[in-house]
Amino acid sequence: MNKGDLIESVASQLNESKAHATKIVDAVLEGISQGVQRDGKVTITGFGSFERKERAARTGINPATRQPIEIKASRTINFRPSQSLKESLNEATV
Amino acid sequence: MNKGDLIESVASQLNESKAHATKIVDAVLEGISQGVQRDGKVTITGFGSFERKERAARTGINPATRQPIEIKASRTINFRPSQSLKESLNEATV
DNA sequence: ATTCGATCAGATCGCCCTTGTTCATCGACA
DNA sequence: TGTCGATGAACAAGGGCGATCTGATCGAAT
Repeated sequence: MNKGDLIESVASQLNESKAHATKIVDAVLEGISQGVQRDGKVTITGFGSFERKERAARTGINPATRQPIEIKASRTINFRPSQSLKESLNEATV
Repeated sequence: MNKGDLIESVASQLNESKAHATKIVDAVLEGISQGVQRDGKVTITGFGSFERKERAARTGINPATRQPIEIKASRTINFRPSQSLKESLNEATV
């Protein structure tokens, strides 16, 4: 499923045009993105929580050359689905 | 940041009422959730991708009793931020 | 058409994951 | 807006899984 399908789904749910749904999806994603950037964590009850995680530097391996390399610290986004979402996953397609 | 703040952000971006923004956020999250459940993966260009991951069974420990327990296989959702989102993270709050 | 993401390789280290309770906070409803 | 119910976070400890690195290429998506 890609962005277009998500937009179609949203458009169908809200009974809106795809053009507007595009803006909607973009706004929501933008809001989440800004929230993570500013607050460091976005908790959405019943869905899950996005959290900015600082990844410490460590020693890794370059798969191409198989040489040990030092991976410097970076930051990523960790998403943890809420209990409800996990249950939905386990119920569906079991 | 919680759901209410996200709704406010969306309402501000779209210049909509908070009531409608609530429906909007709910619809987008519902769309993503359904997409993950049905397709197993939701890729949103410029934002990231949600992927349903099967977690294998393994041996864990009950922190309360410190006894080894068998954790049965389950499934969770893995979110990988896109390159653009990572760059936004590194630029902000550095 | 161009850009963006996924893929794959091997290996190391990180950190997630469990249980169960309490508590505070958040959301929803009236 | 106020209240009530629901939901998430925290904590503890340890083991094993999986995430992640490069980077070029291919395919898909916009």
